Amino acid sequence: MKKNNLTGIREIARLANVSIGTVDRVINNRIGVSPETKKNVLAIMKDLDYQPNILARRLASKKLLKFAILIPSFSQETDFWKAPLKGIDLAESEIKQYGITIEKYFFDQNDKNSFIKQSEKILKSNFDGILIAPIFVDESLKFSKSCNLLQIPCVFINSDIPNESRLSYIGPDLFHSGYLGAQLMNYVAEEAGKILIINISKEINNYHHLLRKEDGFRAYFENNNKRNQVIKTDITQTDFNAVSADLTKVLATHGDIKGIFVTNSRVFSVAEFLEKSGNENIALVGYDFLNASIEYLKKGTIDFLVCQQPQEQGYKGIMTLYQNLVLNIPVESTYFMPIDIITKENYLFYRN
Amino acid sequence: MKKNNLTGIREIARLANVSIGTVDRVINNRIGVSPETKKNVLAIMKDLDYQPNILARRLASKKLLKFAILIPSFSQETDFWKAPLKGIDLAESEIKQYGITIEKYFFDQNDKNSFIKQSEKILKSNFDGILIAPIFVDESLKFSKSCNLLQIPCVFINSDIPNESRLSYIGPDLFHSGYLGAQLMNYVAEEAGKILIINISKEINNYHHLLRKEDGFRAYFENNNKRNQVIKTDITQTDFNAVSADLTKVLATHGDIKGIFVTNSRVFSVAEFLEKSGNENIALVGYDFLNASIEYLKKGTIDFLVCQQPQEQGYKGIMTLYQNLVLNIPVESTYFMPIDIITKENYLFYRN
DNA sequence: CTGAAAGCGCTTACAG
DNA sequence: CTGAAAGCGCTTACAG
Repeated sequence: MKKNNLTGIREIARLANVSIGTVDRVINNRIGVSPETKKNVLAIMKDLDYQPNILARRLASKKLLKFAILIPSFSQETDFWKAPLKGIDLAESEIKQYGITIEKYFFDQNDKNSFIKQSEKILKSNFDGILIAPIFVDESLKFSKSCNLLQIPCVFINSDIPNESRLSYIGPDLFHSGYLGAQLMNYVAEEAGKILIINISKEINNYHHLLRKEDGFRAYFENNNKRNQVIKTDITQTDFNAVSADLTKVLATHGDIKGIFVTNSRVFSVAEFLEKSGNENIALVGYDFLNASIEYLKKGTIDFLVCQQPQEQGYKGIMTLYQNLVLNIPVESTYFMPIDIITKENYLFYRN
Repeated sequence: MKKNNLTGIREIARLANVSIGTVDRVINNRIGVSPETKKNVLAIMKDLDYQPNILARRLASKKLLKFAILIPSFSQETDFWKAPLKGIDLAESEIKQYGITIEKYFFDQNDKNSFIKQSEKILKSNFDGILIAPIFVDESLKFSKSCNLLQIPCVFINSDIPNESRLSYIGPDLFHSGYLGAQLMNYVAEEAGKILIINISKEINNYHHLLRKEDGFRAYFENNNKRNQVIKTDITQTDFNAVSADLTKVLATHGDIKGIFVTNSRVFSVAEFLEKSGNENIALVGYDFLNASIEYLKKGTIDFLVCQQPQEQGYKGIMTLYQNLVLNIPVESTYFMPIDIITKENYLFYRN
C-alpha cells in the first residue's frame, strides 16, 4: 500500500519521481537540477499550489540572519528616535526565535561624518538586511547604492529619497503632512495676520524632509486662497537660547503673527519661548510625540501635534526585511504611515 | 565524549537525568511525574532560563485550534463591520500555518435574537477561543460567562462590558472618544448657539456604547464652561427618510443649531440631510471611516470623523487569542485603541 | 511514574 | 545532476 497522505515536499517528490533533495533544490532555486526535472517539479508544485512550511524551514535551517540598523541616537535634548528604536526592539523580540539578530548603529544627526563612519562600518560587516534613517541625502543615497551592489536589501524609514536602490520606504508622505498641518493651523489661527513657518536644525541644507513639509504647508494656504501672509525663518542652532533670540527678533519685526508652524519635533522650544514671552495667544502647530511637547499640549500652548507613528515605522521596517528575506513575499516599495493628529484630548491614547 | 552542546528539552533531560518525555511532561504540566523529579526538572529549567521553541512545538504538534468570531454582518447600508473582518482575515492568514482555523458567525445588529441564536451555535461547537462584538449587553455578558465556565477565552472588540469573564477588551475608550468629538466640534462650531447630539439606532436601549460617547461629549462642554446649549435626539429608524423627517422637525423647533454630533457611523445620513436641506453651514462631527462619510468629508459637509482603527481591532483581537492560547504569554485585559481624527486632508493615508 | 522511538516538513552535508 | 541520511526541537502514541 502506498502512503498517499504525504504533504509538502515529500508529496511533490513522490509525484515527480525524484528525491526530496531534488525538490528542495528547485524550491530554493539552487543549482544542480536538469532543466527537465526542474520543469517537471515546478509544474507539480504549481498543480498542488505548494506553500512551503515556514516553521519547518526555519527549524531545519541553521542559517542565522543578521540585520543592521542605522538611525540617529537620541539625547536628552530630543528623544524622538527612542520610539523607532522601541519598535525595532519589539520586532526583534518577535523574530529572534527565527534566528534573526539585529545589530544597532547610531549616528549624531547633527554630524554628517558620524553617519558616514557608521555606514562604512556596516558595509564591512556582511549583514543580510539593513534599516536606515536616510537623514543626509547624498550620503544615504551612496550607502543605499553600495548595499544594492552587495545585494543587501535596505529599508528607509522616517524620510524618503525615492530611488531604485532601496527596497522599501516606510514613513510619512511629508508634503501631505505639512498640508494637514496647515489645515489644522487654519482651525486655530485667525484668518487675518501672518503665519510663521520655522525650520530648526543644525543641518538645514541636508534636511530635505523639513522643506517638503514646508512646501505642503504653503500649498494649503495657496490652494485655499487664504488671506494670511506666510513667512518663514530658519534657525540653525537647536538650543533654547538660539531659538529664543531668533524668535524675539522675528516677533519684533512682524507684529501680527497669529500662528506658528514648526516643521519638526523642536516645537517644544518654540512653546517654551511663547510661554516665557507671554505670547500664548499665538497658535502653535508642530510635530511628534515628545514628552516635552505633550506638556505644552496639555497646557494649551501647543494646539496640535502631527505624528507619524515612529514606533510603528521601526517595527514595520524590520518586519519588511523579515518578509523579504525570510518569508520571501513581496513588499510595498512605498508604505505611507497615517498622518495622525494629536490634541490635548486624545494624546493619552496615542500608541507611540 | 559527552555531547555538551545540546539545547532545549534535550539538555534539560541530560542535566536532570531523565528522558525528554519526562521533561516534556513537566513543561506542559501533564500528569504522571513524581513530585521529586518534577521539582528537579523545574529547577533546571529555571536555571537555564528555558524558552520553548515555538516553531518546533507547532511543527510537532498536530493539535489544531479552532477560533470562532461573532460580529455584526455588514450591509449595503453600513459596511463598518467590513473593517474588523478584514483584520480578522489578515490575522488568520498569518497564523493558519500554525494550525489555526477561524469560523465566522454573524448576527444582525438590529436583531437581538440573531445574536442569541448564533452564540448558542458557537457554544455547541467546541471552540478553543472566541472573539465577539458585545453589542447587546445582557446577552453578551451571559455568553461570556458561559465561555468562562467552559474555559474558553473570550475577547471583546469595539465596545466593552467590563467583567471578569472576558479575557480582554480591544477597542476605544468610548467616553474619551466622545470627549474628543466635543473638542473637535469646538473648533468648527460657533460658541453661541445650540449643539445637537444624535443617536441613530434601532436598538437604542441596548446601545450602551452610544450613550458612553454622548456622556463624554457633554462632559467636555461642561468641564470647559462652554456657552453652547447641548440638546439631543434619538432616531430609532436608520433609513434616510426617518432621519430626514426627524431632523426636519428638530431644526424647525430649534432655530440656532450650530453643530451636530452623531454618535456612530450613521453620520453620513445626517450629512445627506444637511446637504439636501441646504444646511451645510452647520458643523458636523461623527464616527468611522465609511466610504459614504468620506464623500461628505471631502465636500466639507462633514468636518471631522473620529475613528478607532476597526481593522486593527479585529486583527489584534485574533492575535490576542493566539498569544494566550499558543504563545502562552499574558495579555492586557484592556487595550484601548488610539482615538484617531480624520479630516479632508489626511483621510487618504488612514489605514482602515 | 518513566523511557525509547517515530515523526512534524523542511535543510544540510555527504556520497555517488 | 541526484539520492539517502541525519537532524532542527519539540509532541505523540506506545511500551513497560
